[in-house]
Amino acid sequence: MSIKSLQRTTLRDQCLNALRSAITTGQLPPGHHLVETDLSNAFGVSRGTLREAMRRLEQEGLLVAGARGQLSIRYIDSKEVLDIYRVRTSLETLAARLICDQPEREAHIARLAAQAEKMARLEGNLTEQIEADMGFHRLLCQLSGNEVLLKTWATLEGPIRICIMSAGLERALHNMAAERHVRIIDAMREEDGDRTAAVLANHMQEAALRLSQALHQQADEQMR
Amino acid sequence: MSIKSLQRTTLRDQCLNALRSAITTGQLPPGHHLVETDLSNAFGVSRGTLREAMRRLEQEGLLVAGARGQLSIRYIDSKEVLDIYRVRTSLETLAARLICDQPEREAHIARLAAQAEKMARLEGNLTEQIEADMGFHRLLCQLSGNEVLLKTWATLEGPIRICIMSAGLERALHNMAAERHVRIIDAMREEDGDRTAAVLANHMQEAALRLSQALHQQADEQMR
DNA sequence: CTCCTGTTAGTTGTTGACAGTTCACAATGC
DNA sequence: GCATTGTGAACTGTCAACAACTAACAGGAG
Repeated sequence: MSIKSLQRTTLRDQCLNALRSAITTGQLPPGHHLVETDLSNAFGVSRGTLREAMRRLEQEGLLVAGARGQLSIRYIDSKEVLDIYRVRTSLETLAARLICDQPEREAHIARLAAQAEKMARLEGNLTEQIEADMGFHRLLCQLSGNEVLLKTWATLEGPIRICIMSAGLERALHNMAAERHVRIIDAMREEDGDRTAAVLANHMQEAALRLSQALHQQADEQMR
Repeated sequence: MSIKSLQRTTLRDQCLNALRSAITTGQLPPGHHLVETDLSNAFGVSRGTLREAMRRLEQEGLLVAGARGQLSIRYIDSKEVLDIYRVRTSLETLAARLICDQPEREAHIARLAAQAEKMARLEGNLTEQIEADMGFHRLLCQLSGNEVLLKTWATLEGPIRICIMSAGLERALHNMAAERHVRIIDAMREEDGDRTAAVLANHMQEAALRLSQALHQQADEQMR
């Protein structure tokens, strides 16, 4: 017998996920104006239900409220990318240090290595590769054993995905060569927290610069 | 003439603020069950309006959803306090470093010093002193110039306040002696990022341990 | 032509009501 | 007595409708 307690999913959560993925995949571009009535019709739910989902996305930093409460999709500029990545770096280096201090160190590093391999195997598939990259960094935070850290990192995930989308997937992909991640893992194996932090910080800064530059160029082109 | 554009405040935001302060001041204790219908009656607003405010508090980490979506006030245990403070330390040390790298360094440090003085003047007034302490640390993040950092720190503020409330104000107060903050400022003046980070981390860890211990004792007493 | 004023369509804020689910407790059959 | 089955109260999920506000446009007075 295999009668499992079946999952109950609220319409609110479905809206939330649908909207979130629509935004993070670029279906709905930054700056786009979201009209409650239109969206609720499109989803086939009431406005109240949709509103609760939108409030959440607002707090996640995917939406911003303009004048009179009108929500639109967040636009992230080159300065903010740098800000985001500084905070992100701080969190992930903490995670790496915490992992190094644990008794299950080896096992955790192995799991990270597995994820890095998976990334290498996906070479060529853009969206899946990005997914795997985010997965790697999320796993890093997860394995730290500090749930608050993971949750905090997650609040950055939305904006980061918008960055990647805005900058263009090809450009973002340069940051995700599996080889780069192997270097991080190697550093962790050496049990040297400071060096690991340095490698990770370096990795992050390069990524941030590349993304920031891409957004900057776009802004310039926009001007003309 | 002094006709200023008058502020428009939605009922949702009023609910939000009222509820948040009710929780962070301990009027509503951790574990307490929030019933939508009761609360909406108490505030004199409809459930829909209230729900949007509650969803937000949920994401801020002040409320948790139990079975069947029932929201109750978050209970924070001694382990989580340590987790929170590790992340908090990471963010605040980053802030301190960023401030030290800025050209307006001196001016910013002066503002921090002013806030620390204010704290010293409030000696004796429990709640205001806590407010001043939170203000000091928020200012630190603010002056970093990294808005993402500030916003991220803010997501920890709610849970931190619950900790302080749960552990008891007197106990928390030990962490807030103005003299301790002066030491941080002195380190910043020396323009030594690493030393500043160390002092700050030290300050945080002591605070975390004290709070964690208090919560731990309470849990023990509960058992009996 | 310009300025001002209704007027209307579009959008969010807010509400009250209905439906579905769960828990506690009484009633029933063995 | 004990397990099982109604039964009702308590809550949350969801919805449709109303109210308030805004911006844009059309039309008339000067």
